[in-house]
Amino acid sequence: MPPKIKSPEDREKLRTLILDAARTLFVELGIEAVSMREIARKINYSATTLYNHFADKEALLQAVCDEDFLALASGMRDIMQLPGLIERIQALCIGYAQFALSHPNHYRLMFMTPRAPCNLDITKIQQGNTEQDGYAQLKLVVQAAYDAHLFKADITDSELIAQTLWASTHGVCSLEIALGHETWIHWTDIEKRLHLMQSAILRGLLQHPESLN
Amino acid sequence: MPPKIKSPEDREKLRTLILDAARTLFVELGIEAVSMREIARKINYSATTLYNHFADKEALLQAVCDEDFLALASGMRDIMQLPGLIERIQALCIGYAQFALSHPNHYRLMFMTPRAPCNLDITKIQQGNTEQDGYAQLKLVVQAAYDAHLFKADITDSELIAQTLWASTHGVCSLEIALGHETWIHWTDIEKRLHLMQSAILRGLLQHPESLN
DNA sequence: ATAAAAAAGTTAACGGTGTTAAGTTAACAG
DNA sequence: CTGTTAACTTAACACCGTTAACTTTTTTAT
Repeated sequence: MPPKIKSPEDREKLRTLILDAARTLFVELGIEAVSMREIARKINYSATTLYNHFADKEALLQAVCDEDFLALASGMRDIMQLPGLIERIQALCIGYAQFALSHPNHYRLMFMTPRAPCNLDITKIQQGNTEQDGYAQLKLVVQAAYDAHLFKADITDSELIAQTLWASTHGVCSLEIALGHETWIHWTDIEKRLHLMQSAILRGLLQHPESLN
Repeated sequence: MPPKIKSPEDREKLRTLILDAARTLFVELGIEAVSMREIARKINYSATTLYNHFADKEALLQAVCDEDFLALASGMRDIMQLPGLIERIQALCIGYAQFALSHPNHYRLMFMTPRAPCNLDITKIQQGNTEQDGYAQLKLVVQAAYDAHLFKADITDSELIAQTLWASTHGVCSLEIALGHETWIHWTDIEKRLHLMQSAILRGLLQHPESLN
């Protein structure tokens, strides 16, 4: 005895009910546990109902991730209030890493999985919008530091610098997520790996690395 | 009219026939195109035949990757013959990156996908064996450089250094594989990204970075 | 030589997946 | 009171990995 015409609020309520059920499975059991039928079972609806709210599984997962990535971007916006430029860069990397390691499944879906040429169509995050896009914020502060001649003189592309900083933190995090549980590698402490990566990369990029704390 | 008892050579022949079909699909169409049925169709056998040669899909893909990773390790063994320690480290990173970018699907399966605690049970590569394990070779040369006091004095863990070097190259490669086709990021040239990463990380780690070419 | 065993394949099936088509029921609009 | 439409369901399609049961051939043992 299902049908009951719903107010827009009710509709929104069901949407977030689906979203939350999907997130729970996603976070707890990993992406392989997220099936449309499983999500539906969890909230006592049929699987096809999910398709009234999301085009397909991809769109649903994207929506889950979008929500949490907005939280990341928001955290970064706070970090951008810090006084020092280098301080800001360091804090951005640390915040980014904390997010990655505490949301490994999200991170994997967003940054470790090749996707169809453009799922911009799907995501609702406005890329390049500083308010919503973490990379845009990194680019901003790197550009400021570049303009202040904080980087070595022979490095002449601030976008390249930003991407290198990103890749360095991403390297540590993604390796930890993918292989951190492998026992044949005698992993050192993840904190130490993050710290050495950050200090090394900044020492290698900055004109005056001795100014690092 | 199928059954024909086969000599061990014949059996081996079919095994590599399966392996090659799997590799072709894997490399060309990506991992999602590799289904047991699809592989079987390609070589005109039934899907169940594959299970006479491989325990399951995971084992088959692992076998495909193992073969190619032995080639990588072999290339690294050649690089280890280079005279200079730093030269060797640089060449290892470059060779590693070339492999990753020319075998993105292999790379993704091996280094970008979390796995059950230990698929050592599956892989036939002997981890830690310098002959077969690329990471072991990196560790070796890093240890040698460490013993020669080539790294900054405040860095006191050579395993940590090796893992940082690995993560730095992995960061550039995995980001390129996962997001290199995204258009909302204004990617700089991949060669430049690799080069800046390597020079920056070495400048940050080495005691005498000015000695870099 | 004949019977039993093993090998190398096959088809059919199980339980799962994402997704769509068609049907059902309830609320609203005229 | 009759459409229409929204919300939801069941049934189905075409796939998937994997296993069980079966067939046919070859080898081995008596």
